[in-house]
Amino acid sequence: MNNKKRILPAKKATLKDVAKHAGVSTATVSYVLNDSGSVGKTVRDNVLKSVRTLKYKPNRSAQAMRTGRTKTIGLILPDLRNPFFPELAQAIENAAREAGYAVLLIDTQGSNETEKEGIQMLSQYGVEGAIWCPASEQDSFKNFADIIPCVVVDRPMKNYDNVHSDYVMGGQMLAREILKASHTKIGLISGPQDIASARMRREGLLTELTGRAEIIWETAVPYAVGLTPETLSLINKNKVSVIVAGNDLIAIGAIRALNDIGISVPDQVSVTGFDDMPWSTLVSPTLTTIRQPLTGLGQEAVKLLKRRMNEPEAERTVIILDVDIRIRESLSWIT
Amino acid sequence: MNNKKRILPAKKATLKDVAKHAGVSTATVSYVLNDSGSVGKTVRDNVLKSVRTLKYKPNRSAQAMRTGRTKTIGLILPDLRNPFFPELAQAIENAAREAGYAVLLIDTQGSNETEKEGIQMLSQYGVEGAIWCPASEQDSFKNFADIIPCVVVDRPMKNYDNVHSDYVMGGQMLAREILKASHTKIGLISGPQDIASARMRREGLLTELTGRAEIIWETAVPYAVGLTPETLSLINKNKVSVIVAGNDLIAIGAIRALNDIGISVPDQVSVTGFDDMPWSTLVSPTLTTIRQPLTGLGQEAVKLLKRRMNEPEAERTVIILDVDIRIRESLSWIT
DNA sequence: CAAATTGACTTAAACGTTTAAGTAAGATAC
DNA sequence: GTATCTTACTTAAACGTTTAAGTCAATTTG
Repeated sequence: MNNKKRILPAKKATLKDVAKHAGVSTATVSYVLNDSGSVGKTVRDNVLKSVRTLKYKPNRSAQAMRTGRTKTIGLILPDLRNPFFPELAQAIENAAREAGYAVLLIDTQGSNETEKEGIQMLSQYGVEGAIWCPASEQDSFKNFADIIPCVVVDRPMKNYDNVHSDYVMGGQMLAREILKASHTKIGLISGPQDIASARMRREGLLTELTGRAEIIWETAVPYAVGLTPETLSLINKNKVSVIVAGNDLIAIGAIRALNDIGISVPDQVSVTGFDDMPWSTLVSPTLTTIRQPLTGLGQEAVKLLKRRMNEPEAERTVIILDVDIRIRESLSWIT
Repeated sequence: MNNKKRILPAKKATLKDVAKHAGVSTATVSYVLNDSGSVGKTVRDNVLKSVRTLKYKPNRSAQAMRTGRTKTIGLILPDLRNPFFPELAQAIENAAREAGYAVLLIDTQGSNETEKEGIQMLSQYGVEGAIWCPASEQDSFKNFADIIPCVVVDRPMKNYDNVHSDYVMGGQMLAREILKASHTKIGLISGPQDIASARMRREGLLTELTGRAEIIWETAVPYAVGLTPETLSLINKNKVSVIVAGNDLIAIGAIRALNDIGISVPDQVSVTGFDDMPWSTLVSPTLTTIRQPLTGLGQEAVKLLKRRMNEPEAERTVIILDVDIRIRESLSWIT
């Protein structure tokens, strides 16, 4: 059927071709293209015309070779399937492209081993910098930033430039909203306490809550829907009017557990989440939760990386962005 | 506080350095590294030792310049936030890396304009091939594949190598399951009928259903939770025992609409989705839906692209992968 | 035993840019 | 009117690889 002969990619025009076509030297063409050197108006126009008619596009590999600059950055993520990352990656790619950089993507699937390989790979491809969300909190690479300018996103990490959300603030905002809704008896299901961001969420909540409401019980679980048996039994005791969950997945788990024992959310017990995952408006009840400025994080990461690439010797910088609260059905007022 | 002086990235060892260190010519080193030419065992070992001690890694830009091969492919997606893409992107990146290729990511945010720019950009960076999920069905680029070897994923598209799911089969599987559950009165909310995959879903459903069950009403809506007024009024008529939705978002919309008028899902009316988005087990009721082999699609796309890059003149190939049905709560049996 | 082949290496050109250095002509200075 | 400075170019080297072609000794061949 479809045997229309494919046209082989015509080999691309080179600087030399343009020079010949315009009757000048390659240097002149280069000067025109880079606005350097000095070229007369007529010659410049001729060159530009030749560039257009030959559809000349500079060969990045050659430029990279000569200048040492690849106009490329790396992006290392643990797992794109985690709904946190797609929006971040999108923002980073867009901001980078805007700034004239292409993005080499590496998804490590959470493996520290792959992370190291990935970093090596990026270095070999000559990326000028990298944005990295480490798979775990300890620096699997001794100091990546010694090899390539690098900013770490989402996780606070020593010795690196950092961009992340204000998790403490998120905890505080939840606390305030909970108090405003007149809740006084609280159950707390934190995320893993060996993760800094989970600790900070908890810390923010507690500092704002102490003296004004009572933590009836507390537990910590992995970021997942399935809760631990202890947690379930705590939920079953049901002495609280609101359950604060470490993130949206945990919140869903809590809602399910409550429903399973015939307790309605939010009529009898409220639940709050954290992260505002894309589906948190799709579940029932919709989740009251904290929204991280994912796009902002990405943009700031790129900005910071550009700075770092320009001044490799600069002081370490940490950028912390404000979060938002999204008030939805799962948190109700006590009347 | 942290004013530990950053160590500037030591400039990398070059082939010449290795050659000098090993006391041979650069050609010999290159031959050793590429297993070409002929080199004696002792010399080879010496060279390898020098490579190790100098931590030499070949400079990809230079290799690219000399050989014309960048060992890089492009990945052009319309929108990473669409939950369909992260898993696909992950699979593609992993498979590509496995095959020795780095992946340049471009997220066009659905803009045809950006898509064109992106393709130009990839061509400039010298990618050896690209995997493309077009933002719209008409080829915004006349024929991308004339510029770069290219395979189109997810959407059937003429003149390109294709990899996508068997949407017809998905429709059929749903139909069979619905019949098995003894439903005979069906409401159909298709996705946009100008999209081939939506048409195919519908087609598969109908071919399998005709004569065995009745389509009481039918409508088509965009892939979103918010349904059109006509659709809502059709739902309100409630003459059906099951509503087949064009994808999971539409299914959620239908469930909400039903709940709003006091109809319980799946007790009174069943609902099916399509796509098995990551949250389809998180909603209540959990969705009966069709799972696309996202990882498989990515892997096949990379495989196919490798083939295409090796034989640019080969016939167009279309690969269609089987889908799975995920039977969950939202579809109930009529007893 | 001379001729031809093989094996192990080196030399040097090439890939497509950028850019320092050179050149020649015209303008400006004194 | 010569000397100096600009302007507008060109020449050629360099970036780090790969690879065709060359060299030379050791081995095989008839």
